[in-house]
Amino acid sequence: MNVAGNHLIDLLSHADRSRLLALCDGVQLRAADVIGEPGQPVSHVYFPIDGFISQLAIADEGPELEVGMIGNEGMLGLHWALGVGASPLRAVVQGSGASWRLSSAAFCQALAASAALRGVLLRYAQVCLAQGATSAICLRYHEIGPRLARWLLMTEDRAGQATFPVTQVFLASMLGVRRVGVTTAACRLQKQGLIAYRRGVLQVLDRPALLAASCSCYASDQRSYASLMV
Amino acid sequence: MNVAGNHLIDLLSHADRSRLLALCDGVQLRAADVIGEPGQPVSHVYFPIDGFISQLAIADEGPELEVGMIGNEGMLGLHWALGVGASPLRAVVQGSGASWRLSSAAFCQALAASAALRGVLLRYAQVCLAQGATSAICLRYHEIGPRLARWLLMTEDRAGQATFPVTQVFLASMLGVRRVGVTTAACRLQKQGLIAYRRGVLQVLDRPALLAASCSCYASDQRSYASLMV
DNA sequence: TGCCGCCTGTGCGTTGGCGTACAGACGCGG
DNA sequence: CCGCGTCTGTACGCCAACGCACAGGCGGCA
Repeated sequence: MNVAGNHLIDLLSHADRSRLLALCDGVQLRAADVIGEPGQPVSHVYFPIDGFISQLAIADEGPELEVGMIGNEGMLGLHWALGVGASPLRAVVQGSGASWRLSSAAFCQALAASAALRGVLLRYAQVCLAQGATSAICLRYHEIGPRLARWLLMTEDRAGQATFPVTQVFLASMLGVRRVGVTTAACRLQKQGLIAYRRGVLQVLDRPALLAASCSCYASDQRSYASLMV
Repeated sequence: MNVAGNHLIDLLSHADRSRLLALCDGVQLRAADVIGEPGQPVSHVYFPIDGFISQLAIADEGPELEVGMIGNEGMLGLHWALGVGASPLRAVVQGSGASWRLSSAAFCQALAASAALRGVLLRYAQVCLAQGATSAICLRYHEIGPRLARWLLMTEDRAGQATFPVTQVFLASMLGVRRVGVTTAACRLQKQGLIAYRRGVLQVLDRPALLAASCSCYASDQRSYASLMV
């Protein structure tokens, strides 16, 4: 088992990694599955490989807002590493694919056994904090177009492919805007040849241009991850 | 030393608390002092008592936005507890007052020595993550009036008194809005008799009504803190 | 083949907040 | 007691995004 496919796990030494993976099951995430509800204790933690997960905050029992995306660069269930049994966020599978999974009990056991694992995950917690701050800036100051571009880049990274299923309603709820706002922004990107889409399938055509069209938050997130996660 | 005046420290057992306080200096925070710049390694961590601190995210070298407020319920320098030497945020003293302070080296030593301290601070990290999500919702969905009310309540809590110095320009930069927007919202609150202010000094007159005027985020933050920090 | 549901595009009127600019008012320091 | 800097209030035009509503089109399913 030379690499696990999840970057957090792959940061561990061979020995630590083997011990952790021995506790893991390989599971398949299916898009739209809800694998965590706010405040409810979760039974498993996930280290995605192919699949990826959205973390959503819920406003006054009404609209949702994506506050985190978890692919093979992260994990779901970090709160256990902080000694807490539940998260205030909803977790929804956004891209189908493989993931490592282990029970929270096994995870806590692994944490207790490996200082390296604790170290990696605490640094990851700092990354999440930093990304929270970035998101705040983005929500407050950036317009829909650049935010959409950023979201597409983040999704492409985690999906590992330039084509992925996504509808405008869905995008709207992730970004916390009207569907019509997404339509307008997406139309523009399509006209400029940066993306192409039809009926729930979107394709990134010109990634460099999309990067230029995105707000600085994408690069900012990349930098903070790169600097903290070795 | 029965109580330290900082809630995080006071959650520790008598022995742990004494050992930590032995490493601390009591210092005086002075309003408007900048005690941390993004990315720059910080030499000390702070556990405020009377004083309190704003954490600001910076957008594209331009406008700022408050993403955290640290009073006697929290600490500045949490990133050290996550094994990281710097934070992406600017830290500015917002309310003058006393604070415990210790060098990062001493802090790391204390962390290594006390599992209880680690436990408390990791739970506090989870609180910060949760508050980040709350802030996101607030920024996206809530209007200036309720956000201002929330901010005033949070400040009153940390200042420990109903009257505190604050100007509208300052408020504007904290909330990430125009000064004029603050004027409008503040006028309304004043006319309703919830607050009174003149030339840089603001007073909360009717806290219950202010609570009713604030967005749900205030209560939400309170709840998450209360549930995690015992 | 025809229906129906979902996805996308467009067109209203409305609005909260923006950027800018200026005038009054308070209060500190000389 | 005067002057100036700072803080507060108000006004104007503007725009991104909102809420709502409807039309067209693709595609699965019977």
